[in-house]
Amino acid sequence: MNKKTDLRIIRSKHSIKRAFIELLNEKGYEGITIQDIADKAMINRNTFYLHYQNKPDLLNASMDELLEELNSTLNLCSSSKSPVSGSKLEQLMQTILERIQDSTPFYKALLLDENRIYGFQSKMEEIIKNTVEDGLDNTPLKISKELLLQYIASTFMGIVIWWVKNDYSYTPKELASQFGKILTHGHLKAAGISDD
Amino acid sequence: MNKKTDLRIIRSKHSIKRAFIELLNEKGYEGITIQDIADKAMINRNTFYLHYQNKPDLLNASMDELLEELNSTLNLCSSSKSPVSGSKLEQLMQTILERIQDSTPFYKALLLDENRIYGFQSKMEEIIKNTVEDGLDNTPLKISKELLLQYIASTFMGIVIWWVKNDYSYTPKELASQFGKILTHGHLKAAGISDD
DNA sequence: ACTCAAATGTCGCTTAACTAACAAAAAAAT
DNA sequence: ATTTTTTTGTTAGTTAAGCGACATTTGAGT
Repeated sequence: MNKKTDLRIIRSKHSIKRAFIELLNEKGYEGITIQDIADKAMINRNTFYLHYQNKPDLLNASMDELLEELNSTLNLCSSSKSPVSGSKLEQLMQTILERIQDSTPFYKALLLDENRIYGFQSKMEEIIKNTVEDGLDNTPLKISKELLLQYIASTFMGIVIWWVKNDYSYTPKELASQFGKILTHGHLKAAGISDD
Repeated sequence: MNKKTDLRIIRSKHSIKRAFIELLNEKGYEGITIQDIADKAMINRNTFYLHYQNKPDLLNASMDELLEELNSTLNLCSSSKSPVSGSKLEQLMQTILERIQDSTPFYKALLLDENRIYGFQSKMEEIIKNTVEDGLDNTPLKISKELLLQYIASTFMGIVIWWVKNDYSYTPKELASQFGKILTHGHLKAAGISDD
């Protein structure tokens, strides 16, 4: 639709986001100043305000964009109308890990340690819950759906964070496979979901 | 002096050069179109013409800039007023190799194979000759100075090109050391220059 | 509590870079 | 050889981004 956005706008926004992510990894959100961003992005400080209201605005915009990418990737991948199962969740996990790997510096900055304050984690959890729920539609459950969703989402986040923190010690495929084994041998049966 | 060049100008020129070098490695000089450069640099084609007259102009400007950097580096390093000697030339070689390594993609594009047509090689030779000649001032020679300079420059270029072509098979220090050995055991004595 | 320095937002004014469209030159295709 | 397509330079008008300067706000240091 907006096929013809001015090149300068695209460039400026790109540079700002790139600079922002780099700075996040270098000095953490709080320590970043608008001038820092401007310097690293090679733009004038004023230009920043042409595109974002302030630092939190940039942070939110960046997070939302990143999560939107994740979300649409997940929607594509889980569009197959098969019911939820262990292998389905394993596939989901793999997709998420791959997506993260493609945007490493950003996830690293937002997921690790003290950075979790900014609500990124819970937004990401929400996405996972929704994705799983969509594939869960009319499956009869033996336990509370909300509880199950929360449980699954927590598991996902725990593994993801551990993985990022440990500098991708496994490939997405390997890790997802291990995750799948835990799932099928663990609580899934208890919930009445077939493990394949 | 020009402390305050407009940020946009700096950015544009940088992007153009970066894009140009990448394209040189991707498809070679002849195959590059101005639009290619504009696309990769994320600028409008018109902007290119605000900074360079045409493709050859950009090529020359880039080469001159690169060689100027090399030249000033060499002037700094060979400023020590010691007479020419094997170890001196070895040091010179090492400096050149290190300089090249810092600007790998550009040298790679300009020095290898068919690209040599553009006169980059001979310009670089010239710089080497001048540098060596400066350190040669009033040393009495037993053979023609011009011949000696041409010989040395050719040796340098031969080694450099071989090194770039073979993807930096040695470290600059190692290669320079081997070069030094060839020098001192070879033609230097014949020219009446002490080998230390 | 007070001071000074640094960072934030916002404002005109100027300029580089944008879009779009053009004719001429070069390459490719028929 | 001749049409078609691509690439080249160039122009005119518009817009994003530059610069400098300003009043506030915020934070550290004393």
